[in-house]
Amino acid sequence: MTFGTNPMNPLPGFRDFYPETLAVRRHIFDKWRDVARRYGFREYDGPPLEPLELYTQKSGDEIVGQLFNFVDKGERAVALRPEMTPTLARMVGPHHRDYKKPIKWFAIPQLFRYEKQQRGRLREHFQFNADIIGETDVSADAELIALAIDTLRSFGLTKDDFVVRVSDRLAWQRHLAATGITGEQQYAAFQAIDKLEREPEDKTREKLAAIGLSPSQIGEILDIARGGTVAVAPELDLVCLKLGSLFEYCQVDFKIVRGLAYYTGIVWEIHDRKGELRAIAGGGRYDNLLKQVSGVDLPALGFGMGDVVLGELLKDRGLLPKADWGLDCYVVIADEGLRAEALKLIHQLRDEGIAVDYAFTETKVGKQFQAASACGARYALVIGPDEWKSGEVKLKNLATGEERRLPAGAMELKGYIVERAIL
RNA sequence: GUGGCCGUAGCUCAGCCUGGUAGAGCUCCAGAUUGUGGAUCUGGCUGUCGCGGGUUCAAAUCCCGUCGGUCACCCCA
Repeated sequence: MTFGTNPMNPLPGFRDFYPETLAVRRHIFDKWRDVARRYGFREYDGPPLEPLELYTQKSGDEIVGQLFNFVDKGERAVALRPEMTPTLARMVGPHHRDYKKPIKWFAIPQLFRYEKQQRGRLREHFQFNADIIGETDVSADAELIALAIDTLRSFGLTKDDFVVRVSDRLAWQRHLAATGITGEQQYAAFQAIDKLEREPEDKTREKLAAIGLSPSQIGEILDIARGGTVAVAPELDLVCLKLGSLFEYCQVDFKIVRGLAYYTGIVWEIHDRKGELRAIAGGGRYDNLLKQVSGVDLPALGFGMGDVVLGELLKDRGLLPKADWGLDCYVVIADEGLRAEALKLIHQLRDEGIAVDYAFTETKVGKQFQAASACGARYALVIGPDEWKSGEVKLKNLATGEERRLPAGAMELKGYIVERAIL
């Protein structure tokens, strides 16, 4: 209640979901869940609020600046979760014996960061997370990439819309280690490589020089990043091989190293082909994280795909479905004297699982039809004296305009409305 | 956190430069149309002109601050 925050607006970076936008969100979630199910992943979830230390112990204190954190009434330092992986690592550790390996789990958490918002980046978003735990073989890396590709394909996106850029930190590590760069310096080198696309080359050279690399070593690194290959990258080669025909969605790109410190092997990002948006998805292998978080030494890998950038891409490509009530039938009460009977039939139809709506008060027939089409009902069911006398009603297909008199029984009408047998 | 641009009806915006206490289109509501819809026509409702302060006889308009939005930087999901 301090500075002019208008309670009539959502907080900065937070979204209200009106029916139209919630429909978009549900469409995205439905696809995510469906593809994950087809790949044999099980859904899990954890608390949106976590101890602050869950994030600081791994990433250092500088991450606090990005966290939505505060002190609760019990004097606990807490943070809204900025990512799901630490929670997953904590959950799996103590209970991993309850599950056969590999563990394949997914979640759709709402994640939070305290940052100034801009396009594709809010203070809150939903992210599809899929992880595989307990598998060292690169087949798992390939499977995860395949899952991400199929997820995007299920929305109607094609290889003209997006590209998976695959890289390997292990290969980079070997290369850097050969030139004497390890530990902290290695991570600094990754940070410099990660920014290659957004910074002038001179600045990258400067950063690498500061780590202690010679001009020729820097030249080597830049060559690799620009499209060359690291001599020793068998894991990456194998992943590409195992992707089979799906490799046409991919390209090897050593500029990708991912910002997070905990990645250890294959890493990848998915970008839109036009390069207009932020990364659509990103992931990789983090074989040491579980041990660090939970003490249990299990290899793991995973990826995240946010709803914001994906939603923008789908909107740009015209791939979002029209918002729909899902209403089957709008009952038009043509004579107010029949309201009681109409109501009875309406409830019988609803008992049969049919989605039915109607006007609460006496309304002109024209208005009722208007309401019927406005809410996207597939059928209008007219209840009027003419038909009712002979125990009938009139069913109209609002798309085609066809009409038919039918017996006024819920079961008979169900046959026409649900199975769309006719009309 | 830093910088550029922006903030007028539910929505998109005009008006601001050259101060004289608000407009259009769409949406919404009603009627034309007392048993048939998505069209058309007519009428109607809605604004503390983001908020606070200053200059002025007078501020949507000029000045300052602030909040919010947006883009870029930083950083990354």
